[in-house]
Order: sequence, then C-alpha cells, then structure tokens
Amino acid sequence: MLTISQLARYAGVTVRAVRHYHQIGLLPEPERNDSGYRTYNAAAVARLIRIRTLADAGVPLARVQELLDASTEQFAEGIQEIDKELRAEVRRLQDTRKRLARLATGDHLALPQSVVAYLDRLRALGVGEWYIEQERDAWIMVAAQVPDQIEVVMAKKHEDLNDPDMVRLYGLISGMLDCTVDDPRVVEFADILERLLIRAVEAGEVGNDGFEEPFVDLLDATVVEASPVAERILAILAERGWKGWTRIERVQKISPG
Amino acid sequence: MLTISQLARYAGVTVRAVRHYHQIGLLPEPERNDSGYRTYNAAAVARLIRIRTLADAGVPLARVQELLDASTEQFAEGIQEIDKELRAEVRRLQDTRKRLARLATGDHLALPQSVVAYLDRLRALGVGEWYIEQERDAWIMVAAQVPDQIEVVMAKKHEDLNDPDMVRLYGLISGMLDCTVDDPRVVEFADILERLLIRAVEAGEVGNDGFEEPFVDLLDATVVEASPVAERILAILAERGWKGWTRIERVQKISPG
DNA sequence: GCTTGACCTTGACGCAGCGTCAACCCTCGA
DNA sequence: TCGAGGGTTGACGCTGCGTCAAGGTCAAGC
Repeated sequence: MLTISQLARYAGVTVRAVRHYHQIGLLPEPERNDSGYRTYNAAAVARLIRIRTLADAGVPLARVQELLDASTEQFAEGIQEIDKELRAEVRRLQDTRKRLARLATGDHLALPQSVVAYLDRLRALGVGEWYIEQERDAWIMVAAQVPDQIEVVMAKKHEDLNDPDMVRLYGLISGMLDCTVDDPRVVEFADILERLLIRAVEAGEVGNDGFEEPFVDLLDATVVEASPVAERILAILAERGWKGWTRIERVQKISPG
Repeated sequence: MLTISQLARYAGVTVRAVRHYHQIGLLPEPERNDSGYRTYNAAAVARLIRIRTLADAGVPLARVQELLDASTEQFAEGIQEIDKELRAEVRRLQDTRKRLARLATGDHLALPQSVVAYLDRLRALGVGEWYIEQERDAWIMVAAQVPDQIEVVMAKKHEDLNDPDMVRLYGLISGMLDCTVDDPRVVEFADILERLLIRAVEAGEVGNDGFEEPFVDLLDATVVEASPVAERILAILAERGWKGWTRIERVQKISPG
C-alpha cells in the first residue's frame, strides 16, 4: 500500500496534483487507513500515469475522463479534435508574434508609420510636445475608427504641409496654447485658417470623410476642451459662416446677435 | 463626454474589460457625473486603444503599464523579451502536438507498441480481459519506471511466448482466476511455472532487472491482492525454495513447517 | 406621470491547473 | 520523548476577463 507521496513519485507528479485530480473526480478517492491517510494500490499508479500521459499531451483535464474510457474510434476522434485546437492556438500565437514584430519596427503603438512621420514633421516645424500628443491621440482614434482610409487621409495631410499658410499656422500654435483669448495672434490664426478653408472649398476638398457623426463630435469636443483659445477660434470662424472643426463646412453667414 | 460603453465601442473592447483595467490601475478612473456614471474623454479612448494594441500583441497586462511609459530602447527591449516568451510557448505547444500524434498512432496511453503487441498475443492465447488489464497496468508502471529498458524486457517477453510451457501457463490463467485455492489446476500451474523457472536459472536469465526494491514489492503486492489463487501459488513456490514473483529467486530449500 | 428597455453601478463567483501557505495530526528513528 | 518529515483539510493566488445578481438612471412613448 502506498501513501500519496509514494503514489505521486511513481507517477512523476506532485502530491498537490493528485489531490486536485481527486477533487475534480478524475482519480477516485481511495480507502483511508485508521489515521485518515489515503492508501493507494498499483491500479491507482497506472491510472494516474495514464491521466498524466493524456494531460502532458495537451488534453484538458475535463476531457481526460471521457478519453480514458472511450472506444478506439472515439479516442482517435477526440485526439484529432484536440490537435485541431492546438493547431489553432499555435496559429494564434504566431499571429501575435507578427503583430509584436510590427510594434517593434514600424508602427509605434497603434499608429501607422505615415502618422508617425507626420508628427515628426510637425515637431520639425516647432510645434510643442503637448500639442503633438493631442494630435497623436486624435490620430490613434482615427486610425482605429477607419483603418482602411488612414493612408489616404495621411497622404492628403502630408501634401497640406507643403502649403506655406499651413506651415505658418503650425508655427503659431505652440505660442497660442496658453495665451489669452484676446491675443491678436488668435485673429491672425483665424485669418490664415480661413484662407486655407476657402482654398479647400474651391478645390472641392470638403465633405464626406467616412466618419460617423458622434465620432466627429467627440473629436470636436476634444479640441474645445483642450484650450479656451481653441474655443475662441471656433467662435470666430462660426461668426464668419463656418461650422465644425474636424469636419468643417461652409454655412449661411449668420447676422451677428 | 462618453459613457463607459461608448468608450468601449470606440476602442473595440468590452465594458467589462474597461472596468478590469480600472481595477488593476491600467486605466485611471475618470470623473463621475451626478449619477455616479464614469465620464470619459478622447484621451481615455486613445490610451485604451494603446493598451489594447499592446495586449493584442501578447503583452501581459502587468507589463503594459511599464511599456506605455518606457523609452524607445526600453520598449524595444521589453518587446524582445516578450517575443522570446511567445517563441518558447509555441515550441512547447509543438512538442505537445508531437506527443499527441504519438498517442494517436503508436503508443496507446503510456504503453509502447511492443507492450500493446504483447498484450494482443496474450489475448490470442485466450487470456481474459480482466487479467490483460492487470498486466497492462503493471507494464504501464514498468514503462514509467525504467523507460529505457522496456524494449529489451519486452523482446525477452515476446521470446518467452514461443515456449510451449509458457503458452500452457497462460492457457490456464483465465480459468484459474476465480477457482478455489485447492483446485488441482493450481498445482499444475505451479509445476509448469517451476519448470520454466528452472530453465531460466540454468540459462542464467535470473537476476538484476534494474528495479528498486520498493517497486518490486509494489508489483508483488498487486499480484497477491489480485486473487487468493495467486497467493496460494506463491506459497507453493515458496515451499519449493523460490522467493518473490516479479523478481523471482532461488533460495535454500526450506524444510516444511 | 408611468412604463419599458437600455445603460449604469458595485460585488462576487467562475474558468485551468495546480503552487503555496496555514494549522494541525501521525509516524518513525534516535 | 522528541523532532523531523510525513499526512490531512481549507483557502487564497495567478490571468483576463465572462457572467450573473440586484439594484439606480435615462430617454422615449403612452
């Protein structure tokens, strides 16, 4: 007669594992001696080894039971099914590794290379880190929202940066973030922006962007939330007959008051 | 301002996941409105997407935190480490699949092919299933105990089965399992067995088997436990100067009484 | 104003397969 | 007789949430 640790040694498992198998009913509880010790026989050793053989082969414990007393065909069938699951798991891990590799090289945390390059160009124009982070967060959201259009959008953005007015605009940004709302630069900024908008409208570049309205609202809200100056600029543009920000549109000129 | 489910939708995760990230401190708890609802902004969406990007890439949540605010080098280092772990996991699964394949084809539940073939030969000799199972359990233990010697041992066993006396022996077994201890076949069995033993001793085939003594005792105990008839046969052989069963030895002939 | 259904809240269990205390009893050799 | 090294049950921990349960809230339609 064997104690639990002897049984475990023969089968090459831990004592804790044996008790676990008792708990889940995989290995029947044996007789106890007068002191309450479990007493095992050779049959238990054999069963335990068979359990471990299946478990080591990747069979979930919950299925070991059925496989142990299955016919030859059922057994083969079960094994096949489990192998299929293992294959799927391997594929999943391989996919994961690929994504990880992309993270390490090109894409930096949910951002395609084109956006990273765009942000770098802004940095080069003297835009401060705080604003860059705001842009980055926005682009992360956009990339997640419309992943298949991001490259087209970014190409357009890169092109926009060739416009001297656009460069001027970004040159103003850092200085404006913490200025007062009646700073003359605010109006200057609005002027430049309006020129750009008029040109965009003339080029027919305004309109459907593929975003859902709540998403546009979210981006707009972020801008307003970011700084009172941003809010002021929006107000100035609204007075001049523009609506929105993320998706800006020409509307009827509203009479003041 | 977003509710938790809107936030979750934008980032493509479940509400439960968001709350989980709050719990483990991965995503800071936002402000609440008057009803106690969490109110999120766009920055939260961006952070959540970055968290998911890392998590989807196989980064354990516990490490996402550090990677999110790591320098470029630390980041690359961390990613490399995680990739190493993923590689190891894939290898482990591939190993598992190989073992599973062996289970499906050759080895049947912890038994090498040679043992399975041996048991089949016993079946062909008319040995009953109950005894076959006893043998099988014993061989499972032996195979686990001395895996590198099992093939040699089995080769010997297969050879033994060519001996007509051995065939006779196995022919008797099934009928004897539930007979009384004073059945004449018991003595017949002992006689045949003794003839085989004498020949084995003459051929110098008795001795070291590579087993530890407690293991031999375990196998012997199993035999005795199996049937009173087995016990009786052991006793007869003991009277005739033999000791043991699994590892049988010639000892001084003991005077009766 | 009331109902209805969709959301929100916290709290807690469950999952796989044990590892690892804790607190206490049993056995065996010196 | 004592101490070391067994055994016993019970319970928490790990990962990353899924899934109730038992409420409070909100917007819409009657």
